[in-house]
Amino acid sequence: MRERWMPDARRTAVADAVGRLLMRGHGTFPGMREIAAEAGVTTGTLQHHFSTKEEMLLFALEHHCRRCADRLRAQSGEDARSPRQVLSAIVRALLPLDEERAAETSVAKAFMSHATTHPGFAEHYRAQREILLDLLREQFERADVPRPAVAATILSQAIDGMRTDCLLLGPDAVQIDAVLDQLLPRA
Amino acid sequence: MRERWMPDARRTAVADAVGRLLMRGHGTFPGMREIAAEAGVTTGTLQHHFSTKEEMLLFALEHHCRRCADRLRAQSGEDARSPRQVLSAIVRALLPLDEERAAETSVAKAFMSHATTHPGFAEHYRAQREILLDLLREQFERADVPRPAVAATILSQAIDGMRTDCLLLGPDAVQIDAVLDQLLPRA
DNA sequence: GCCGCTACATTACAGTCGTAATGGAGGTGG
DNA sequence: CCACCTCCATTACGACTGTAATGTAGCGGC
Repeated sequence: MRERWMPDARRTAVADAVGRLLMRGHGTFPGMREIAAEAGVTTGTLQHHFSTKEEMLLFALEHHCRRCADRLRAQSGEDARSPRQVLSAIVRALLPLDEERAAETSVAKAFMSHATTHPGFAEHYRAQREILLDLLREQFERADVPRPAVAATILSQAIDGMRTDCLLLGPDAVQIDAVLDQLLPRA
Repeated sequence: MRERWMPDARRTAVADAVGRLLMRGHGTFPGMREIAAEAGVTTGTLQHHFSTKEEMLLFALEHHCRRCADRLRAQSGEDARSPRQVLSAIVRALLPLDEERAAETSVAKAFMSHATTHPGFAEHYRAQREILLDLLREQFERADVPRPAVAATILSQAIDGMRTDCLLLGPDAVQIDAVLDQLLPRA
């Protein structure tokens, strides 16, 4: 081999390239040649590592979802912090406030557009939403909020709206603390 | 003329066709030939009535936004009903629970994907969101909710999440009354 | 030496894309 | 009657799409 690559490192590098392109480009999926150029390879490399474009995009979705879920669980694991602090961290972890999170948000939104037809993508949405709901509900339970499941549902849906607001209107359009104040009794 | 058309009737018919295709098709924008076939015309007709595809899509967006805003204002104008009933009606008017609203939701989501690059689309999002926020805040004020602006923000963002939930997971995934119970003191 | 393998690069191809160009049908004003 | 317009259908074109096919450079085993 010309260079040392651990298994699937090329694939994740390509997935990162897809995320970058989706973030800073138009919301539609980029072409193979564009992805190859961003990843610093050729389309032949893409064809070697992915059987088809769909598989590549699905891998990119899983890649970014895994990164996102890992970050979420890391926030939730900090039991030393108050529920309010954990919830704030979770929300902040999901908002597109830096390049990495903007890429994840763009990826998620782009795939949600295609999920209505492709059932595999919709299942990913369901699974990811389930993870988030559990984490949120856990914190609302810790905070002794009356109906924790409902509060978690509202917050998860509000997060969805905040992500698009933040993406389209800028970071100043979202007021995380005000939202949490409403859903959580002031400590 | 072969047939009697009121001004812009062809354009709105095309816009409806775009909405139908976006609703039942993949989230991405359909091609000119597909749009023409759905509208029962040829691509020549499209080219005659719209200078470019972008203008056509923008017109379709405005068309569906106008329909949606009109329906919203109609719900809000019913002062005989309680704030809770009006809010419930507004939420229901925005969820993709029938074909027309599913088309509007699909159109909105598809354009939101493209709004990150095209500033004209982002401005439409801002304007539409402003309208909705005003209507929601008005009802929260009528209901004497402590921070009506914040409640309106949360609900508008939650509606965004409910729309995607409803679109991807089905109508049973959203609990409108539970959400309103949380944001509105039980009457 | 040689085979086979992985990991690419390059090229070719069939199809689709949006749009420009052309032409024709019918109605209207002079 | 003829020019002129709108409205629309058809065709053509260049750019771009995803992918199949082919070629090649390096390496491990025998």
